[in-house]
Amino acid sequence: VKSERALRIGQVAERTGTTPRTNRYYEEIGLLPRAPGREPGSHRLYEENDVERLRELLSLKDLLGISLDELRELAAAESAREAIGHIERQLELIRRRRKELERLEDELIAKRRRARSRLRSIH
Amino acid sequence: VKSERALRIGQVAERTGTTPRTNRYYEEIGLLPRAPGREPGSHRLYEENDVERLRELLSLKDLLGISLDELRELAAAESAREAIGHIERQLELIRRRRKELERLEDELIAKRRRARSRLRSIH
DNA sequence: TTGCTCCTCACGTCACGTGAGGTGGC
DNA sequence: TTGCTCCTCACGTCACGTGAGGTGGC
Repeated sequence: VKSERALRIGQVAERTGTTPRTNRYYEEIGLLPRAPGREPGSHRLYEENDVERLRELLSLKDLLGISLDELRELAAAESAREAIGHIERQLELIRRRRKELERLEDELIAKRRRARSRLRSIH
Repeated sequence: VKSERALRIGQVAERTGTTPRTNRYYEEIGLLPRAPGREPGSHRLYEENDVERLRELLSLKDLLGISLDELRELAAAESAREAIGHIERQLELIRRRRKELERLEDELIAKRRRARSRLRSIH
């Protein structure tokens, strides 16, 4: 018994900024679940649920820069109820990353200031 | 006439968190310059200058998530005196990225709060 | 029936990793 | 001379991209 709001792979890709191929690849390596009753050759069907889950996975991947293997382990562990500890670890990674970005932003601002004063000193 | 403080490729890798292979690959694709007078088969020599430059490239690559091709264009354009405009664009990318991280951090904090209150409601 | 998206191979690509076999400097 | 790091091929790998050829649903 499928939900009414079934999405096709291209719609999922559009909603998550990926491609159908990426979705299939994630299924191949076991990062996304394969629907149990699906006939070989028939269309994959998804729900809003799956879109949400994929979005979370993608943002962890992109923002933390971890491999799909590490991502799979992390997702598996999370569902295994070690949630809080893992959230703490994720938070720490994110905060470290954010500090790097802030440092980079400061450097760029200083660079821009120098570039501008160089320009002014020319006229 | 080389500078006194010459570094070998392994030392550069250590200082930048890469590997010798990565350095050679960046030279292959033209992201790092190849020393002009170097005999084929002889050791590559670097200076602190090169370490600094590589660090900047790596932090742009990792934090912004751009390809080595885009990175090369960006670096080339920068040296071509369009500096300020490009710095603005980099700043914008960084700020967008930082906002994503902040949103993710907020989500995780909310998630942790929910997980904790679930735990408390159990006893 | 016509487009459109979907399907499954299967080979290509990007950014390196990893030996194989050999040479150079403290 | 002995280790260590370096060198150049060249093939392997990860995370997909890109056709080739064919089938399914509004």
